[in-house]
Amino acid sequence: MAKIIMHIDLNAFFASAEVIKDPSLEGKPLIVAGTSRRGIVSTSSYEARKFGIYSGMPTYMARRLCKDVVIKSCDFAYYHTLSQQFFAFIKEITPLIEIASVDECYADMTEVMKDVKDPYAYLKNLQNHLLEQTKLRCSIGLAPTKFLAKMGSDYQKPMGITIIRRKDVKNIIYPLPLKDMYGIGKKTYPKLENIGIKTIGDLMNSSSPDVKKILGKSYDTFMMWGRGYGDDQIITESSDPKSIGRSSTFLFDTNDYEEIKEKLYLLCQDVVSSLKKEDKIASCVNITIKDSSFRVFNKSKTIASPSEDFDIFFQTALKLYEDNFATKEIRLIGISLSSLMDKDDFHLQLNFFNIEEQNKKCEVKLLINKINNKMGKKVLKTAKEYSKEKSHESK
DNA sequence: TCTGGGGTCCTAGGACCC
DNA sequence: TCTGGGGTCCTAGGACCC
Repeated sequence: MAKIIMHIDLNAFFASAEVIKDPSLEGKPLIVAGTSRRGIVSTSSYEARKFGIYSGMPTYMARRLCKDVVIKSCDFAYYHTLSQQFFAFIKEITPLIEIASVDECYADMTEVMKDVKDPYAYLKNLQNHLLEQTKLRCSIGLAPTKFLAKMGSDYQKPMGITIIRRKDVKNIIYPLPLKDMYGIGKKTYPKLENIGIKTIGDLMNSSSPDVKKILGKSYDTFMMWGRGYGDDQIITESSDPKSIGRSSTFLFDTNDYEEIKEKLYLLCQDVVSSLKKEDKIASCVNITIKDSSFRVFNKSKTIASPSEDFDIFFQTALKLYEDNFATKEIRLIGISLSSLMDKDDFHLQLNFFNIEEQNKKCEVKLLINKINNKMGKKVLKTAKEYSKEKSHESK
């Protein structure tokens, strides 16, 4: 039986959060953005969007589009607190929620919606309650899969509610421009557009082998999504991080060794502090370099054994930089640690390994004794036979 | 005044082992 | 002589999302 999946997305979250903090900002064109010469817009309020200001736009350009725009810098700790309130609110409806990012989550509403006569009214009520309790606006999608629910919450903003049943897919989803499809990004959609695929419906109805070539293995997933099937599993527990990294853009491109080394040092300190907070150790060090023409390079090195040692990470990263990019004019440098494992697990394994080692040493001694004993009887056993015998004894 | 920073997942080639 | 094939790890790069 089809599940009922809800996706909720907070509208212009960072900007709304700033309005909650300072209500005098209500109704003003407002952006949360970096203020340095290379800053970009993180979120724009709906008033700012009327001036053509969108996420990802350089801050100076936003200023140019609207000279009165209010600029707030990012206060992530505060947004995190608000975000927790939002998730707590949803958890009161159902514990089956999957946090997708700071401002969105999925929930399995199959049980909750079972006896609901008017789903739209139910969701409208939910939306209004969230607004009353947290002052946060949201958009909601309700559908049989996560993909469709996500597309639904994107369909109408702000304060939209979109219910998509399988039979509605062709009416609601197919006419949408291809670039609105979740999973199709700015690299893939021009390629598809080039061969005449302009809407999601075009993609679904195309039998061109070029489409398969462009999408690769994801092709099957996209086709399933477009037919109204696919992932409907809500993962309630948050998964362990797979990598921990920091990166930073220089105010001006540089090839100054000391300046780059200093930056790398600070980033590495930050990364190690996060690593320790997570009680992890890492065995792979990766550096990212972005050059003046925006090309991105990654270099990585697996270290001899998992570690949490700042010096090892820093020296490894510095050597990666020196060996590959010395004298190159760069825009950004980043360091990240991957192949992470729990510190406790590692020590457990290490102890186990030591015990194994000690056992082996003991066994060798025993073996020698036994051989010596049996020499008199002129019986020499191979170590292999001995261990076989030993495993029989232990059974 | 062109374009941040945190991630995840996938692909593909080469090395190395059995 | 001439040279298999599967599995796993490492490394590099690309695409996407928020």
